[in-house]
Amino acid sequence: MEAKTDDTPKKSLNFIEAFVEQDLKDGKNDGRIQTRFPPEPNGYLHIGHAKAICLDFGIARNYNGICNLRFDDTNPVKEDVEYVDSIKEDIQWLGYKWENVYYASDYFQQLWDLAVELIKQGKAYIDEQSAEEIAKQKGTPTVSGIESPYRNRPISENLELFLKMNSGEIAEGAMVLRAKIDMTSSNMHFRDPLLYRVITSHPHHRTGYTWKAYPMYDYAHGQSDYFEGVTHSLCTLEFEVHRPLYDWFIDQFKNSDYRPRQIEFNRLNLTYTVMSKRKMLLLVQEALVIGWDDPRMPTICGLRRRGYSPEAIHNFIDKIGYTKFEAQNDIGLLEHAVRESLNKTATRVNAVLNPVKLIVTNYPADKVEMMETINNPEDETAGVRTIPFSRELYIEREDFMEDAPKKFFRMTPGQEVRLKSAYIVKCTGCKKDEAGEIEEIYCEYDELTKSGMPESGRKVKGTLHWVSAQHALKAEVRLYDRLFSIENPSADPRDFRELLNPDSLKVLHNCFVEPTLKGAKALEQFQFQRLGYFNVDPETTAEKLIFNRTVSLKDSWAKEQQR
RNA sequence: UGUCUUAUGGUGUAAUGGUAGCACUGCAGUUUCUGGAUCUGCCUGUCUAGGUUCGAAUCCUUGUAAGACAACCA
Repeated sequence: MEAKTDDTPKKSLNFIEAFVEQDLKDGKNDGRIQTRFPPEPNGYLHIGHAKAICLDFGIARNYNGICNLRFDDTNPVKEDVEYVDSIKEDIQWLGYKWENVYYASDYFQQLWDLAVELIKQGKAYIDEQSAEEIAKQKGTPTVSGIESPYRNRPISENLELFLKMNSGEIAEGAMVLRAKIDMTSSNMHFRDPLLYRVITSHPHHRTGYTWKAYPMYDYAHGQSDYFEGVTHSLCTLEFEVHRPLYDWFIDQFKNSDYRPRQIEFNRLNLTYTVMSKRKMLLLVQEALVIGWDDPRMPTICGLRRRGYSPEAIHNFIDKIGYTKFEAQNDIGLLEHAVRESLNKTATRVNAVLNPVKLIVTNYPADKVEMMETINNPEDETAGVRTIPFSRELYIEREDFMEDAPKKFFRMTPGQEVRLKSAYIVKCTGCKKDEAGEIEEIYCEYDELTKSGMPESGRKVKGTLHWVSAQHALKAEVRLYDRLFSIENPSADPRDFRELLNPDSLKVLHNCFVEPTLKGAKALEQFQFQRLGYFNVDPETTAEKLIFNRTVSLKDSWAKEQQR
């Protein structure tokens, strides 16, 4: 009988980890595990990439392997160094270190040599038809294609033309190199796929104008894996149909027992947002958002600016898992993950977003008391600080009601509430302007109920946050909501730009925060007591404090009100 | 009228032929100097029809539904 030495239940493996363990058990590739994260440097990384990053780097870490960063830079028309730098920054921010940085462009010569080999074996040919003609001959998924008239060109001619494709003698678009496989295959990718095309109009971000013939994805990606020694090439579901071709190329060139294995998993879809680079680019280009790092964007830099922690993103990705089912993940789960993370780490501070003056009428006008308050009740090591209390305060307008329903536990005439970390006060009335708008609220404090004193234990239903009017700092606060107003914008027949949530950003200019926030640093995270998690926007200056709302606190009163 | 893939509560995900569990959401309560957090309980599920088996979410067949594939993109 097998003795179980470990009584902690084994965490169930996802199907990819199960494959990896089986491959290890079977002794494949000498027990080596190597993955890669292969972004194209043509845009910023988003949370969907984070899912892939966590898998690629996570598998390598868990199984004693390595993970490289490889830029799949085979299309100079779209790619730029700007993106290379941001991609590196985002991966590091997520907490991962790559073993090496590689570029598909590092392999242009090797790829070229192998293509020449393929031509010599009669397995590739130069086609000089137009893109339209080639597309027409490809057939459709249900109708097989027909062969190109150039398909049986002599090898020597193919070789000669291939050289010309790269020398500048052949105009962009005039010729391509195609593999000679099977125009009748039920898999479209086998119908003589394109291997190389000519691009002369754009310099490559690393090789300039050195190359004019550029390899295409199916050929370059798989062979790059092979050159590097990748054992598990993890990608999203849409590449499933490409796998037979991936394997076909490996079969053409492999010369040992080693072979990389492509495994596909489900991409990340989030409700109320879009995850397509193309759509994100349009939002940026048409100034529908401020930029790639707009806090409403699902980009890594957007989430970072919004106040998300790397931990929150990891927690979220752990929760959604990896399967082969095309799922729609509730953005509420992401929001839960960030609350869970920030709850443990964010310092609690007082900020009043929609201020109204509260005057403690029996408190001396010239008196100021420094009140001690806890930085984070979830973290004993976070310590305490002091905040000033005085006769004139600001509280939230929503925390006062003249005629309040029974379940309203806040400021209303005749009712006692606690001012957090200060005194219990009783509301005595308010002053309104001609329009009926509340101008000032009045209350009286009970000296014996100062926080920490025995009388402060008295039961009151509500606790309010506040700031001292003369000490508070003015701040701008940006409130964000979901970028789109409908759950699945991608499934909607309308143009996605018509589906944007018009209220996704609300800027409040007249907010007050407690004085300890003076000098707060960019991206620093706080909990504005009773309101939500906020961080310091990088646009903050010495003169102007700007905060972003990461996510609100759960609000059961708001729910109650909706009934 | 093709190929490949998928289907477990509202959402996501486990159970690897042996008691359908977890998280989020929702609801009810507990507790609280945050209507937060905590803690407790509850609601809700194996796409259909057959078959194999002592036993099927799991294996097989069929049907249904959904997704991917027809870029000189990756």
